[in-house]
Amino acid sequence: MESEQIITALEALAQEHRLAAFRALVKAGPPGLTPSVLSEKLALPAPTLSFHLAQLRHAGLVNVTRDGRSLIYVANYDAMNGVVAFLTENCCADACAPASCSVKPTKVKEKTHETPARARRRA
Amino acid sequence: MESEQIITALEALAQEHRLAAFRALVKAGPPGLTPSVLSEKLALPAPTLSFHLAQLRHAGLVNVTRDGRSLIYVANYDAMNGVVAFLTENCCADACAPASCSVKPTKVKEKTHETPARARRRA
DNA sequence: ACAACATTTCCATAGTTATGGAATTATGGA
DNA sequence: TCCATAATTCCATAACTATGGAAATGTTGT
Repeated sequence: MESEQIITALEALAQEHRLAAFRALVKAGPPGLTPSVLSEKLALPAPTLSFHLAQLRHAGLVNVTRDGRSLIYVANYDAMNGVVAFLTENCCADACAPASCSVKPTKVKEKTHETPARARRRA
Repeated sequence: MESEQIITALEALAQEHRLAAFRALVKAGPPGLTPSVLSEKLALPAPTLSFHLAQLRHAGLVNVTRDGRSLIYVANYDAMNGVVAFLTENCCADACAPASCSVKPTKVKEKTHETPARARRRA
């Protein structure tokens, strides 16, 4: 996944109402939700919600289909997992093994940062 | 983790230079990196970098210590994992089991969305 | 004390984002 | 066709964010 796409996705999620909408869709699963349902759930005026859903759509985080007069928004789990994968990339590799990390380290170095200034202070 | 903190973290990561800086720090591991090194790596003027590092700091995504004249920025892996956990929360539960999902579903419903309009169309 | 270095803060400017009422488009039922 | 419903687009406004030169702050070695 390109880092430009990742930024678009992060921008989309970095907003109160969009994060709430996305989470509601993740929770709703494959059946998805309509804008009117979301509008009520999140207490947002239709145009405002529409604006935010468009951002999530452009970021590829949600997909839309029509069902009669209603549109149905569904979370795109693959996109979400792409973002998560990008953020955890290079984490928990040789250099890093925090307790909370869910990915297993391949090897842990016990190396401490030793700068000239620190060495001098030690001496 | 509070959703307000999550939004602050996502805002911090949703910017080209900050995402690049954060990833460089994740890759660098516990030894961390100084602003001057980052400034060169990312080709950013010092004040601009400083501005972005401050945002990452306020978002709790990085920690700083001083070593002589230099500051040392280190990625906060716990914070990053908190963001990841928040995003994947409620995912891959009963209602959802995408192929790409890394978390095992507890149970998979084979339920399709059946709206009035769809039912009518089918009939 | 002073010079040199590392980094930050200050600040004006340019650009971007969020908001919601009014108008518009699309769909389905009578 | 005409009406009601679902959702979007339009648009002006207010608020926020990024940028980088100049100045200020803190730190070390002489």
